[in-house]
Amino acid sequence: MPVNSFENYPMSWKPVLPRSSRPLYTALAELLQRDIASGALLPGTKLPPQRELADFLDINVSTVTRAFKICSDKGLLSSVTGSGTFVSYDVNTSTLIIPENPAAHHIELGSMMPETIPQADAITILLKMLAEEECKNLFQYSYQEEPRHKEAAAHLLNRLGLSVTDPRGLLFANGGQNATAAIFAGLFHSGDKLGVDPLVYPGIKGAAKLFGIHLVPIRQENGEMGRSALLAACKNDGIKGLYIMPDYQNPTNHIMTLSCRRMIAETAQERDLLLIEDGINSLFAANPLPPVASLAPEHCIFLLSLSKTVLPALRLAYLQTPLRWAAALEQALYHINLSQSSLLLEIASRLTLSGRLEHLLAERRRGAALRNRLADKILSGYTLLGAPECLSRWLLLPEGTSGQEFEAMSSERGLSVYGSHRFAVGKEIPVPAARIAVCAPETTEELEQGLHILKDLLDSLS
Amino acid sequence: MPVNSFENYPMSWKPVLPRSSRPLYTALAELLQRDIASGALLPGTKLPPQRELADFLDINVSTVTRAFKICSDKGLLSSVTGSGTFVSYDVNTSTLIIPENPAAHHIELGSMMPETIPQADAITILLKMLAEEECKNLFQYSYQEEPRHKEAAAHLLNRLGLSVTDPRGLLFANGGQNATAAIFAGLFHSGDKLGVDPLVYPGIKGAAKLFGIHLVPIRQENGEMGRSALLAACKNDGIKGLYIMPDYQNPTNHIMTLSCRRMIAETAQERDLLLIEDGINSLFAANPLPPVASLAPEHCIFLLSLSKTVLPALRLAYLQTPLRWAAALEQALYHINLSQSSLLLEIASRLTLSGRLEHLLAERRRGAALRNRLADKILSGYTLLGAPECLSRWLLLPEGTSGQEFEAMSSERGLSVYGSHRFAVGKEIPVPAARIAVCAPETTEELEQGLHILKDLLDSLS
DNA sequence: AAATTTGTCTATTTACATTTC
DNA sequence: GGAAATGTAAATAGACAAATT
Repeated sequence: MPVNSFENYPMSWKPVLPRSSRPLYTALAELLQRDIASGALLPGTKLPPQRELADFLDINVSTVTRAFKICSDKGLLSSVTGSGTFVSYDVNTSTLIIPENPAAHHIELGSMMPETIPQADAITILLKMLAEEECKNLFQYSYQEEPRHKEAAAHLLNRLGLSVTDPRGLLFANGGQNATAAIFAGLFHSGDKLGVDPLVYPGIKGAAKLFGIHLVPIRQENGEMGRSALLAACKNDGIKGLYIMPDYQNPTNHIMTLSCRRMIAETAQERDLLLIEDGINSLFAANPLPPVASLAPEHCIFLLSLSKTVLPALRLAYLQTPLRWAAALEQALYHINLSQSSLLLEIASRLTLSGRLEHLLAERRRGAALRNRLADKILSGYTLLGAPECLSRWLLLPEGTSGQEFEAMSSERGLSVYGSHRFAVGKEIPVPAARIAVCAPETTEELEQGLHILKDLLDSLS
Repeated sequence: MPVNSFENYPMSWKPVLPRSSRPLYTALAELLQRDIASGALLPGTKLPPQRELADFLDINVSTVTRAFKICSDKGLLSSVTGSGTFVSYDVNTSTLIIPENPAAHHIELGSMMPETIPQADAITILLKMLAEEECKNLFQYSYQEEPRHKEAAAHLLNRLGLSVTDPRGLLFANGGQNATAAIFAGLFHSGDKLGVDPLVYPGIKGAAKLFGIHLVPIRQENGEMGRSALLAACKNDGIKGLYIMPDYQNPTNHIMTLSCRRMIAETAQERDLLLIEDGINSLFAANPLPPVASLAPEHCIFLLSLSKTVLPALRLAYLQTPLRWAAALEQALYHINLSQSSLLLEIASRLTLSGRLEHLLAERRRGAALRNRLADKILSGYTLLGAPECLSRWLLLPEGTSGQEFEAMSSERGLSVYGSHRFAVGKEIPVPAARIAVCAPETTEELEQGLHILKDLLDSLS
């Protein structure tokens, strides 16, 4: 029996365990899950200490721990030894980032789509391929890895400042998300911890949840990961690695400084971290800083997706991994995908090796610059982070309006944008901000229209 | 201290725990893993009972259980309450089924490739697409699911005897392996059990291992799953579902009888099982039997991959799922793939809706029939299971030669085939047999050459 | 058919590490 | 800076269930 009566001590959660034959820990976990889903427990709520709950329910602490662990693994809770257990901030936020139904006639400024236009080169190449005699294997399996494809991959990676030393470290995935999923499946275990920026691409949050990986936000100094916070995460949370996007971080568009890149590379070597460097935007940079993978090549897997910078339909990402992880990663990719499409691989390789990819990139940069000039002009006076070559901008909101509220208000006005809550990790309340995908609308007219709606909305808030 | 001295009682495994600060259970698990990898513990070996080991090591039984569980999850062990723990039969067999390096000049009769030729229709369609005005979205993201693609999927599923009642139950994956991975990631948890035939497609074994799912072989009656064995697996192993391939099962090519289909459908409904029906070969059947999914539509996810029957490079599989699993499955697919390639989706839909797919199928059937006639003729006198429309045949070997040995002997003679050990699940020694992929060689001449080598080898064995 | 063997699961004990105050 | 609060992980005890003999 519980020793004390708790009626005088307010507890944030007083579950009533059903008298059932079910195991205590599953019953408790389900209660917790239900109460979070129903809204009875709001994001940020501090749960009672495990010992107090155990006492209240007259069960053992470890039984509570076990129930909490189940919910933690699902991303519902985040706990810190010494401070307590909290309901995660982003539990009820979808990580599916898909454009609104076009029938709704929303102006799409949410989803990270590149401009639709620049694809003439791809079509030319495809036509040429189909006219060739040897095209008979274009629709066959792509098992026999033609060295040409690895050459193309190496070429692009070199262009970004990586040195490809061994082709066995080069692998293919069906896009960046697919590459991340394979890394999680093949190199991580459920329950492993991965350090990330406090605001990250929602796809990572979703993939981490799917594979039971805990994201640990690393506190920032000057807008990027801080050394002391990173060391603390290694020591206290036992993070296995880091996910980083040094070039044009999604969603803030921050370009990581060289000193921070060096710091991360050194820390990874000291603490034997597994770095996942997402170079999805790196091809946009005219003069990119050295990737972290070049500073810590034995500790970093570099992802180069062609979806955002080249063509989404290629569904292709190149991976470069240190050899010690190559076998496990190759297996995971094989068991998730079996193979790549020979047709798409071939288009990508020809685009790269023919040099037409550079023209396409230049076109993308031109298009983005035009759109970003529009955004800067129309929203002048507001803080719009990001460079002219970015697919999206990060709009800081006037105090008093959360990202979530702003997203809702925009939606009422026929505009899709994504509030900062969608990118937030852990229990912290995110800064009020929203991501504006300037390249997503089909036409610049539509973009202009959307930006004016945004401006009016912002004006009305301040 | 241990009560007895064990020196007089032979134990199959006498590990020596290192004096380390590491947790006991991890240390023990690693020892076990090393001894299996090194060959000190051979497949099939029965390990000492957990209590005996615990006593010997002077630790608790549960600590041994925990160590064993780690290895079990990796597929190294299989244990049965009451009988003991055994080293799995297939631990050291790769589940990567990839053709030999072509430089080795092997004749490829191992990998399940369809014939290379029939793709003229696809090229015609692709050329037409590229000539159209509206082709501007072909290289863009495919988020806006054009209803046309779901129409095409529904058309093919209907053709196989399924009734598509709700388009929300229709989903897309990057091929059959990718669909399976998404089902495992989204609907299963690590440690869940899945019933399968005693011999299965190695891709399933690999994916199951990747996601920590235990495969439970269901004993057969008359060459297919038996009711009593299935019930036993439900009751004793607590299997969550079944993976089945009723049409031309890989590798045995067995076509499941209608009564067995009914039995599985009924059992799934009684025991609330999650059925995964792989229809990868179903389009080959001229008059297919009703799929299990049509008999138990609320309990069955049907997979229709286009890789083997249509074109491998399309990397496309259609999934039909009961609505209760649709959301979780869609999320898993999203977080693993983000999206499909619009280009490939479009080719597939046009092939289907234009009716050209039927021509292509007919061509595949013709080609397969020709190759299978060759095989039947050259290997007459030997048991070669499978129908004329199959991509591969299942060769029963003379007694005394295991599949593994036969695979090695073939390889010495410049021939790739896959022995039955690659398909075996659990601790049973597989029947001596090998899979002969008659459609894999580029030319029929090469096939003929390969078959003659096989015949000579077989003759020399009997 | 009953007793025994054997694996599995839940809940607990205990030690420990970090944060907070 | 030390004590208290708080979460975590390992090892254990004991009940249970299936298979064997």
